[in-house]
Order: sequence, then structure tokens, then C-alpha cells
Amino acid sequence: MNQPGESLRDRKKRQTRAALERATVTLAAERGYDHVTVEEIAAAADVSVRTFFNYFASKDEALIGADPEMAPRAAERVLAFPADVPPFEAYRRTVLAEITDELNNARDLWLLRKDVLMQRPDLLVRAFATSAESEQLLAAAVARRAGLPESHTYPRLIVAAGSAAFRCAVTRWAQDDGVALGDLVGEALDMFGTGLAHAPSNH
Amino acid sequence: MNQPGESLRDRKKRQTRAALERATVTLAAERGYDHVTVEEIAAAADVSVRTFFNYFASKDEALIGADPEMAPRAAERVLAFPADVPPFEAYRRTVLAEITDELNNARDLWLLRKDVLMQRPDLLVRAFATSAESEQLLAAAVARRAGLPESHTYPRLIVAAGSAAFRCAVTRWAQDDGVALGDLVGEALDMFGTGLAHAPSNH
DNA sequence: TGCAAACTTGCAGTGACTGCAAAACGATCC
DNA sequence: GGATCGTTTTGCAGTCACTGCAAGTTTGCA
Repeated sequence: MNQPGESLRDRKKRQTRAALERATVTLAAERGYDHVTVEEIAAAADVSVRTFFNYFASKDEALIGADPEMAPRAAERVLAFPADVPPFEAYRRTVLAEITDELNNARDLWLLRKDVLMQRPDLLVRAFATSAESEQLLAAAVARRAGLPESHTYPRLIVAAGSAAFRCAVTRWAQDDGVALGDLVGEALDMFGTGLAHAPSNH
Repeated sequence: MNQPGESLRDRKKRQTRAALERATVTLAAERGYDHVTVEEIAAAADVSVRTFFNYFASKDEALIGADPEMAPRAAERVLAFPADVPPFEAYRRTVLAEITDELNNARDLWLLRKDVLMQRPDLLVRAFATSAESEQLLAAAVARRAGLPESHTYPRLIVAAGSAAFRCAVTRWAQDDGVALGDLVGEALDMFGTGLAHAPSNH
């Protein structure tokens, strides 16, 4: 018995991963990130500590909910846009689409993460460290769209700009209330698109 | 007895810090970052493990040689440019000046670091996580130059772009041989300055 | 010389993370 | 409805980064 692409096993794995992510975020939001041990997280998700580390390489990763499928999916998205969409624009739309999806699926978790990240901004950066290979994958996709070699600086900068935009946006999102995260990311990416050389006026 | 700004104590502290940094980088380059323990590093620098952690909050920090004086110094530099230099340009020149200084003082260490970072690119990102407060400080300086409130996105993006540019540049520097790091960083910052919307042609 | 402040050190403890080998579990084939 | 095989979970023992604390040592200064 085996639905194409979703066996019992697969379903259980997704559930376990989700439970661990959720436990990490909620506990961290309640008591503060480093007043929660992996042992407690594992207990809350009803698995052993060792299993926690089978799913996430670190506590940091679990907090951010690092999803191994995200990078390949995003890369596909980048490549799927019609040929006349410029590479930066394709990347921009991909990022915004991913964020929209993510917030639709797990807005509550992000609201909790916000609280955690507000107190420990470094976790945001640290969490992105994991994604070195993900960045590589995305950069390759952007490079292909741009007709440039993978080794070129441009696609890497685009991807790095995406991380930077996201980081800044989350930081602001955590401070200002009532702004949509997607809007903030979009705004930041626009600035990267048009260039930082000219300062915006202080209206 | 006390030269203005450089007592015996201060000198010793700088020496210890430098010795720890050097020991970390050389040992990591020789054997690989995670085949070196803090205990060994401390021994090589002739201090106790506990002292290591009095100087660096983590092994990562020691590898990168995180300098607590760098951020304030850079902030001063940003503010020191004549008033007609636009904020992004001031930041750009500051970054390039810092890199030049750093390479002049410790080029050998950076060549070793290059090897380590080539094998563990995530360390570069992780090391930048430490500097959350440094970024804050720099962003404030840029904001002041731009006549914008500290909470504005623009100065934060500039600083984030600086990190991104540096990261990308080091990565390329580690791969291509015979390029100057400063040039790579300058090139990347120029792209951020003029905007990423238009892809460079593949000559 | 002697006191106070700043540094260094050892120690004991916590907790993240890993490798390994055994047990539990799910898929598959007869 | 097993027997079997690959996958996942688990416990366990061990390593190592990192912390707080309470001496001990060194430096700055009067």
C-alpha cells in the first residue's frame, strides 16, 4: 500500500519533523531559547533526543525549521518563470512566493519565532549559516537564468541579497507591529534592485 | 607608568588575543577546524582554556579574529568623510579601507583562513552572526550620515549588503587564485550600489 | 611598600552533538 | 499471514564547547 509519493513512513516523518519544529519554537518562545534543552524539546515531541538530531543537525536549525525541500523547490520556481522575466525579478518573485506560502502554512509559528528572534537576533544569522549549500543551489538556478557561469559573482550576490533582505525585514517586522512581512521583504529587495547608491529622502 | 592608551596590561592583552587568534587559524588550517580543540589552541597560545573564553565568546569568533574595536572604528570612519560624500560611498570606502588595513597587518593569517573557509563555508556566515551589535553600530552611523532615523531600512540594508559583499568576495577569493580581495569586495559593492536589477552581460 | 583593580586560572557542571549497535517498525513478496 | 529486508528509532557512552564561581596572580597607582 503506497500512495504515489506519500507512504505511511513519509507521513510519519513529516509529522515528527513538524512536531519537533513546533515544540522547539513554542518552548523557546515561552521560556527563552537557551532555557530550553534539546531533551525537553524531544520529550515534548514524544521522541528521543537522538531522533531530534536525526531530523535537525542543530537546535538552531530546528528553531528556524530548516526545510530541506525548500531550496530545490525555490530553484525550480526560479527556473519556471517565462524567459522574458529578468533573473533578479524571477528571484524576487520566488522569494515572495515562498514567504507567502510559508506564512499561509504556519503563520502562528512565525509569530512565535518573531518573539524569540527579537531577543536573540544572532539566531537569525546563525540559522542562515546552515543554508550554505542551499544558497549554492539557488545561485546556480539564478546563474542559469542569467546565462552566466555559476562561478560569477552576480548570481551569488542576488541570493546573498535575498538573505540580507529577509534578515532585515524580519528584524523590522519584529519591531514595527502591523506590517506584513512580505511587504517588508519586497521593499528591501526593491532597494537592492534599484541600487543603494542613492539614499531615499526622509519625507 | 602609563603611555597614553597603551599600558603594559593593554599590550599583554593585545598579545594574548593575537596569539590565540593566530593559534586558532594556523591549527585549523593544518588539521581542519573541527579536529582542533580549544584546549589545544589554548595550549599553543600558552594560556588556560578559561582564558581563551575570556577573549573570545566562541571558537568561531577566534577563527575569524573578531575584533571588538573594529565596529566603533569603522563607524568613526564613516562619519569622518566630508559632508558631500553620499552615505553609501562613505560606507563603501570604509569597508575597503578596513580590508586594506587588515590585509596589511595580517595577510598571512587571511591566507590560512582562506583554506579553512574553503572547506567549511558555513563558518564565514556563522562568524558574522556574532556581529549583530556591530552591524547595529555601523547602521547607526550610516543612518546619521543619510539623515535618516536609525529604524529606517536603508542604512541596515547598506550594512547587510556590506556583509554579503564581503562573504561573496571571500568565497570567490578562495577559489580564484591571484585576485585581490579588496578588488572583489569593491566590485560586489559596486553592484549593490548600481542595483541588481540588470544582469551584467556575459562577455 | 601596600592596596585595589584587572587578569588568569582551575574546577565542577551543563548541555549540544556524534557514532555505534540493537531494537522497533513499515514495505514487500510469497 | 508470515518471512524478510530496508528504514527509522532508540539508548548509551563519549567528546567537547562553554559558563559561573572562587581563588590566585599580576599590574597600576599612591
